[in-house]
Order: sequence, then C-alpha cells, then structure tokens
Amino acid sequence: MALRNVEKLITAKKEINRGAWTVEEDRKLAEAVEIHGPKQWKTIATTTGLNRCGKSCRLRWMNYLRPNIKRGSMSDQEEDLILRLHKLLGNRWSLIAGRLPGRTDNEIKNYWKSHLSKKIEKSNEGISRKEEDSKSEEKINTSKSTVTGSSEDPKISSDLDDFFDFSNENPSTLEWVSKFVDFCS
DNA sequence: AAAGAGTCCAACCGCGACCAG
DNA sequence: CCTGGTCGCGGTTGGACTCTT
Repeated sequence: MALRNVEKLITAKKEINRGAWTVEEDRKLAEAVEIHGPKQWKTIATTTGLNRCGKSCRLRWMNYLRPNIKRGSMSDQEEDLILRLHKLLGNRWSLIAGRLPGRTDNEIKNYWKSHLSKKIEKSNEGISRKEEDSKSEEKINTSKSTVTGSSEDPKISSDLDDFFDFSNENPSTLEWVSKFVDFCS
C-alpha cells in the first residue's frame, strides 16, 4: 500500500521538474542549447531528459545561462535609462531590456518593482515637478500614444520607427543612449 | 538571540501572437 | 479560414535572505 503511494509520488515527480535549477540541469541545458541553438525549446526540453517544460528551459537560459549576462547592481546610467524608457514604453520590459546590454527583462521588471516604482512614488508625493519636466513628459506621452497606435502623426511615428530600428547597431555600445536622450529632450 | 517584517529575485502561470499543416 | 503546437511576454508568487525591534 505504502509502496504504491511512493510509486505514485515518484511517477508524479517524474512527470515534470519544478523549482530551482541544479548545477547539473544547467549544464545539460547549456549543452543542449549549444547543439540546437537558443530555439526549439520543446525539443531541448525533451531531448535533454531534464523533465522540464520548454518554457522553463527558455526562461532559465534567457535569465541565467545566456552568455554576456550582467550581474550585480544597476549603474546610475542604467537606472536613469530604465526610468526614461519606462516613461516612453510603459511595461514593455523585453523592449527595455533590449536596450540594456546584458540585462534581462525579468531583472529589469524586478528592479523596477523593488526600487524605481517606489522612488517615483516618493518623488510624486513631494513637490510638483518643474515646468521643463511637464513639457518633456508631454512630448513623451505623445510618442507613447504613437507606439500604441492611438496617434496617427506619421512624422512622429516614423521617428519612433527609426529610433527603435537597431538592426545596424552594435548592441554592446551605449551610443544609442545619447541618441535617446536627444530624442527625449 | 529570536521573531516578525520587509526586500529581493528566480521561477511559474496565463494569455496572446505566430506559424505550419 | 481553422486548428493545434510553440514561443515570448508581462504579471504574480514563493522562498531565501536581510533588517529591525
């Protein structure tokens, strides 16, 4: 009887692994990605014998195993960038992450929730912002509405398209930052 | 030193987009 | 077109860690 229950538990456990990844699992996943590339997560999940779902494999790779991942605290520049991009794009974390080399969407999302949203809350409680800020915010809001498609100004729309076309850009440089700051000011 | 509160971050979940058949 | 499978994204959760009392 008890044995049967144990068996049940084992098979249930065998179905799909959950929770924290072990070093061994990481190693297997990294090997699989080397073979298949960072795509075909379903294939990777099944061929490695990890008993993880494809989603889980993808997440682990994207947020932890991927090369060039930057760890540690955000620099002032990065923080400022996140704030500006969030103003412009809203909760488009993957898009924001795309402009911060080595940072993941998950990391930025977490950082925003634990640090920046509180910072903003505090600053909003304080003295109302200067006229300059409201001016730039107005500009940003106009751009934002363009992104969501609610504004039809073709000039601004094409500017934004240009701005977010990074196909020819080296992602490891932060040259685009100045471009962005110019754009917002 | 211990307990409770607060914070951080890795991982999971649900949903929508995309694509091949 | 429709459908099923897969992927990617954003929101949420849970547990480990740190801080405060």
